[in-house]
Amino acid sequence: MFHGPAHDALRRQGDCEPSGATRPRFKDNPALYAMSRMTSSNASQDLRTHLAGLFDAALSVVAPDARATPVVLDRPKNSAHGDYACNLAMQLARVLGKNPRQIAQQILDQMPDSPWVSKVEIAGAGFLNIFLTPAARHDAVRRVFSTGTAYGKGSFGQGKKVQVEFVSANPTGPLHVGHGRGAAYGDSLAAVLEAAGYTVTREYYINDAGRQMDILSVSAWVRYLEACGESVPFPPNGYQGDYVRDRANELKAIDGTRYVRPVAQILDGLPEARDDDEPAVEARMDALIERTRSLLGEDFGHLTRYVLDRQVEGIRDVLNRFGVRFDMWYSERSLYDSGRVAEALALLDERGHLYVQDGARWFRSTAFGDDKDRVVQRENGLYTYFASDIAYHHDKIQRGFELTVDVWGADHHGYIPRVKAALQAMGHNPESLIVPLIQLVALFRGGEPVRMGKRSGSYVTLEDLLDDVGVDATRYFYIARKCDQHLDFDLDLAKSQSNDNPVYYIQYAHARVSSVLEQWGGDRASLPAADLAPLEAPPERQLLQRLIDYPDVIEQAARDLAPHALAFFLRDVAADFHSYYNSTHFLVPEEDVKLARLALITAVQQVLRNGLSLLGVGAPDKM
RNA sequence: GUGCCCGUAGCUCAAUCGGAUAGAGCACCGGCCUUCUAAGCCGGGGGUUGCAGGUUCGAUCCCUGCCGGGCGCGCCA
Repeated sequence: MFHGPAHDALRRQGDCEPSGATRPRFKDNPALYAMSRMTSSNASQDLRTHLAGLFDAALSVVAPDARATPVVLDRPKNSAHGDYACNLAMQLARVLGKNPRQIAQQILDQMPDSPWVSKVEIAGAGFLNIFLTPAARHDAVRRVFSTGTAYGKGSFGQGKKVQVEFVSANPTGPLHVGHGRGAAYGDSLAAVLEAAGYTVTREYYINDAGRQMDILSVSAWVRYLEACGESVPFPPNGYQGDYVRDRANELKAIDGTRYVRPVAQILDGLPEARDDDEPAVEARMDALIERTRSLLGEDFGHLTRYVLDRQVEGIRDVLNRFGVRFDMWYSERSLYDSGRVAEALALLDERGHLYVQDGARWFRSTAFGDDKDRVVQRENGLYTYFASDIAYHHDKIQRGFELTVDVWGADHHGYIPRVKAALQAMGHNPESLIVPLIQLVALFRGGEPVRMGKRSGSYVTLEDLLDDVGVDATRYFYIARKCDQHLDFDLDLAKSQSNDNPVYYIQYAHARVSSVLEQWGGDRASLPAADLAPLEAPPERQLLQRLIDYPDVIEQAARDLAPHALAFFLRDVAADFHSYYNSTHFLVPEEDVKLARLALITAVQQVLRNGLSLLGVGAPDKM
C-alpha cells in the first residue's frame, strides 16, 4: 500500500524524533502521501493516468513480478526529450539485473497505441520519452473551458479536514511586516490546499489570556488616566505605541470617568524600580497589574474586554484589506473558561506523563524526544502558555482535523518538539501536526535596510506596507519566495509601477488578453467550440502544455506546502504568453486561425486568473 | 557549547520523488513600436551549486565532517 517514497518516509520518521523543524512536505507524511498517490482526478491527471496506464500495460508483460513499480512521469526540461519522460526502465535495471536500454526497448515493444501519443523514444541511459499528439494538447483547452474557475482543482486531498492556523499574533499590538508574510503564506497555502481537494479551515488563535494581555490593559488604563487629567507614571515595560492612547481615548469617550481611581491608591506601596533594573521593573509591573485588578474590580474585565475587542478588530480589518479572512477566531481564554486546559492536563496526568517538582507541575516531554521536561503549571499556580497550547492542539484533533498546519515564525522552531511530544503523550499522532516556519522579513529602501525597533515602537506595520506598496504587490512579494528563506523586501521595487516589478508582469498578460478580446469584439461564448487544429506552432504548443501543467502545479504546491511554486509558474505562463503575443498576430483574417488562437489565449487567461486568485492577487482587465 | 534552518551567476531567487546541457528576473551589452497595450519581445556575456569525502547508472537534492550566516535552548509569550 505504501509506495517507495512514502515507505522511506515511514521508516525515516518511525522513531518519531523531534524532526518537526525540517521543511515540512506531505511526502514526509506517510499516511497522507500514500493515499494521495492513488488518486487521480484532476484534469491533467487524466492525461498522466492515461500515459501511466500504457506503461503499466507494458510492465505487466515485460516484468510481471515488478508490476508494483510506480510509473513516474517527469516533464523534461529539454523539449527534445519529449513532453513526458519515464525512467521506468532505469528503475527496473536494478531489480532485473539487465541493461536499462534493453528493458526500455522491451517496454516500448509492449506499449499499446494511443491517440494521444505520437511516438515514444528511447534516449540517454534508458529514458522513455513520450511525444504527445496535437489532440492530446487540444484537449486541455476544452477542459479549461468546461471547468472555468474550477480548472486546476483536484482531489489530491480527498476532502480531508485540514486546519491552517496562521498569523495568531498577540493582540497587544498591530501586525507588522513579519506577520504579513505569515498571513500571505498561510492564506495562499489554505487556498492551494482547498484547490487540491482538502476541506480547509483558516484559524487565528488569539492570545487573550495571560500576563501580556494584563500589561496591555494596564497600559491602556494608565493612558486613560492621563487622558482624564490624572498623572500616573507610565511603566517602562508597558506598551508604548500610539494605539494604546487611541484605546484610552475611546474608553474615555465611551465610559467617561468610570475607570478613574485616586492616584494615591494606585501608587501607594508599589515597589520601587529604576528603569534599568529589569527584574524590579517586571516585579513592579506585576504589582501594578494586581493593584489595577483590585481597584477596578469588575471594571477591569470591562476595560480588558474593550481593549481586546478593539485590538482584534483592528487586526481583522487590516487582514481583510489584505484579502485574508478566517473561518475561526479561537480564544485562548476560552480554553481556560471551558475547562479544556484542566482537561488536557488531566489526560496527560492519567497517562502518567506529569509530575510535581519544586512546587511546579511538569510534563515529561523528554520521554517523547524533547530536550528537557517542560513546566505546565508554575509554582504560583498559574498555567504556562504551553499548558493552553497543549489544550489547544488537543482540541484541534477533537474537532476532527486529520491534519493541522501551524504557520509559525522561525524563531519559534524550538517549540515544535514539545508540542509534538504533548500530542503523542495524549495518544495522538504527532505527524498530524505540520509546522511550516516563516523566516524573517527585512525591509529595504534605497538599498538600505529599514531599521525597526519594537521597543521604540518605530517598526513598520502591515498597514503601513499596504499604504505604501498596495495589496497585490505586497502579496506577490511575500509569496514569491520559499517560506524557509529569509526575505529581503525591496520597497522601491514593490512600489514601482514599472517593468521591473514582477507582479505587474503577470497582471499585464491577463489584461492583454482582455484587451485583445475587446478589440476582437466577437462572442466569447463561441470560443469553446473553436476548432483547435490550427494550433501547431511551438509557442502554441508551449502554452497548451502550460494549461496541462497547471493542475499538477497546484497539486505539487499542496503536497510541498509551497505556494511559491504557483507564483513562479504564473510568471512562466505570463512569459510564454508575452512571447507568443509578440511573435504572433491573433486577429488575423483567416477565421479558423483567429478563433483557435483566441480560444487558446482565453484559456491561458483563465489559468492566470485562477492562479492569481489563489495567491490573493487581482487580475485586472485593464492596466 | 548544543539543536534546527540556510549557503546556487555581480544582486534577488528557482530547479518537478535523485534525472538528461543547473534556469529566471535585475544589472551590463546589442536589436524590435505605422501592425491586437513597449508594464512587452528577441539576442549576448556571466557558474568548481560554500569546501572535502561517501552512497549509485546518475547528486544542487540523500549521508558524514568541516567553513560561513541566521534562529532557538525560561516556572516568558
